[in-house]
This record gives sequence, C-alpha cells and structure tokens, in this order.
Amino acid sequence: MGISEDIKQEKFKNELNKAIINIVYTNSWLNTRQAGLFKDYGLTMPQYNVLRILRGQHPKPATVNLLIDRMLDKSSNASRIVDKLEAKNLVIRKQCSNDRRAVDVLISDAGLELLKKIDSKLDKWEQDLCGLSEEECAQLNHLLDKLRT
Amino acid sequence: MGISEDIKQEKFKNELNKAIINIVYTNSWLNTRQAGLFKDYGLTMPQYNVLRILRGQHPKPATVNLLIDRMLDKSSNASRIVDKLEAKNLVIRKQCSNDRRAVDVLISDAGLELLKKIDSKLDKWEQDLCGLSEEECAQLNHLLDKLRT
DNA sequence: TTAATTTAGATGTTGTTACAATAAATGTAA
DNA sequence: TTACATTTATTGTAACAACATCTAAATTAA
Repeated sequence: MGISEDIKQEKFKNELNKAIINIVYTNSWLNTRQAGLFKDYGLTMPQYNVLRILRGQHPKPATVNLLIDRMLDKSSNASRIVDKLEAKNLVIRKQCSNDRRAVDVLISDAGLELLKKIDSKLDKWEQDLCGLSEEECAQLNHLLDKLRT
Repeated sequence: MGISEDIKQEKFKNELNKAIINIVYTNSWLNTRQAGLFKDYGLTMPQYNVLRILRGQHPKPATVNLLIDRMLDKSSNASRIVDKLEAKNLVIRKQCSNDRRAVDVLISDAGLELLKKIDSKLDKWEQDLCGLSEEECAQLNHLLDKLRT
C-alpha cells in the first residue's frame, strides 16, 4: 500500500512530484499518530519541540531567537509557546543579564521530568512504528538531506 | 549540509529517530517554499490540494467525504475549505440528487484555469528544486511508503 | 553625545485549525 | 410506521498560527 493507494491518485507527473506529495502525506501521517501521545501530557507538538531544544541546551539557557532558529516548524510563534510552557511551570524565563533585550529560557526540573516520561513512550512508539531497518533509515536521511540542497 | 547542521543537533537516538525529525523538517522546508507560490494566486495549500482532488475527479463531482478521505492533511476542515473556494467561484456546490445529505462539489472552469496557471509555475519550481535524480526520487518514495506500513 | 539603525522579543489582529455539538437525511429493526 | 442508530455535512468555540506592528535595548555613525 503506497502513497498512490493512500490518496487514490494513480498518475503522478514524475517521481519528484510524487516524492513531494509523499513527504507531505507522511508528515501528516506521523503527526496524527504522534499528536495523541503528546496530548496525554497536555503538550502540543510545537511545545514538545521547544522543550526538547531546551533540554539539548541544558543547563545552559536559550534565547527566544535560538529557539526560532532550531525549531522544526519555523512558522510558529516561539514567544507564545514559551508563554504556555511557563504557565505550566515547565520552563523558567528570566531577563538576560548582559543583553536586557534578550530573554534566557531554561527548562525546569518539572520540564525535564515530563520529557523523560514522554520520551520513553515515544521510544516505544517509534520502535513499533517501523518496517525500516537502520540502514534504510540512514538511506532515507541521505535522500531527504540531498533533496534540500 | 544535512539535517544535523540544519537544526544544530549532533546526536540522534538512532537513524529512525533522525528520519522522523528529517521528514517533519523537510515538510516544513517544502511548505515555506511552496506557500509563496500559492499565495500569489490567493490560495492556501489546503485549498490548492482540494482543487487538485476535484480536478482529478472532473467531470465527476466529489462529496465532502471523498475530499476528506483524499486530502493530504486530514486535519483541516473540508467543509470550510469548500466555502472559501466557492466564495471565489472556483468550485460549484450543489445538493446530491440521490442522497440529500450529501453535497456534490465540482471544480469550475475558473478553477481549472487557475490550476493550470499554478501548475506550470509549480512545474518550474519543482524542476529548479532538486538535486535528486528520478531514480533517487523513486527510492525515496519506496522508503516513505515502507515507513508507513 | 545624539540621532538613526538594527536587534530581541512581545503583542494585536485576522484567519485557520481542532474538536465537539448540531441538524438533517438515511438506514435498520421492532 | 415508529423509534433509534448511523451517516453526511455544517456550525460554534476555543486555541493556535501567520503576519504586521510595536517597544525597549543595543549598536552604529555623525
């Protein structure tokens, strides 16, 4: 059952066209499946991604600009995502000492703990997911990287 | 320049984890680039996709359910997308004769014309896009399909 | 130093998505 | 035929995204 059956479209202009549609469709497919996982913990996907970036920085802080730079989906509003996370006490926001325009955002202990819980679920989810071998995944990564060059 | 440099994350749990992130990132990368193209014609991406499905059906009509079934991003609200397209006279909506609950949606001549214009731009855009050969695209399609099984 | 420019982040507005609730038509079973 | 469940599509609402605008701080140039 490939993309062609999934969206009931028999013909594509060429393989590139099909690949572009396939990426969009697969992304949506992944989203649908992952979203439920996050929602159990009261997080949206963008919120989870920001938390992950903050953990990557930990114990160093991140500025909002750094978050924007690294977010998977640049379109979302980092400032307001941080608002939401702060309201849930998952991050700490304080003015940066050497540049008072900037804001230091840090993941809190509660944030780290929450991520740990989610990640173990996510691990299992990923394991269950996949018909691809490690080598095939590597190949997929190579092709996606090359597509974007 | 691969995904690792793009999002400044050196380590990934494994290639599958990296691939999932890579798909999400590549999707967003494609979106950003395509969105401008559609916006020139006053369409959003979901609106364009619905129009494409309707052209695929043409001259047969599609019900709203069929649209939902085939949309790349199931999350969007087909009924309201059709509203928008109808307001621009790109589609025609009328009650289905043999099931009065259902609605027949048809692409209009104006819709077909608009698609033709967009597609020629899109063709060029796709051509310019890509460092991947036809064969590599086919391989990418194969891997994405297999991921979803 | 002052004035203009740039940068960081927050906020306002508009439109869209997500999800639940609804309404209307159809199907099913007593 | 009536009652109840199911299907089809629309609508209401709250949250969110997209995009422009704004404020404050820092940088640059005169």
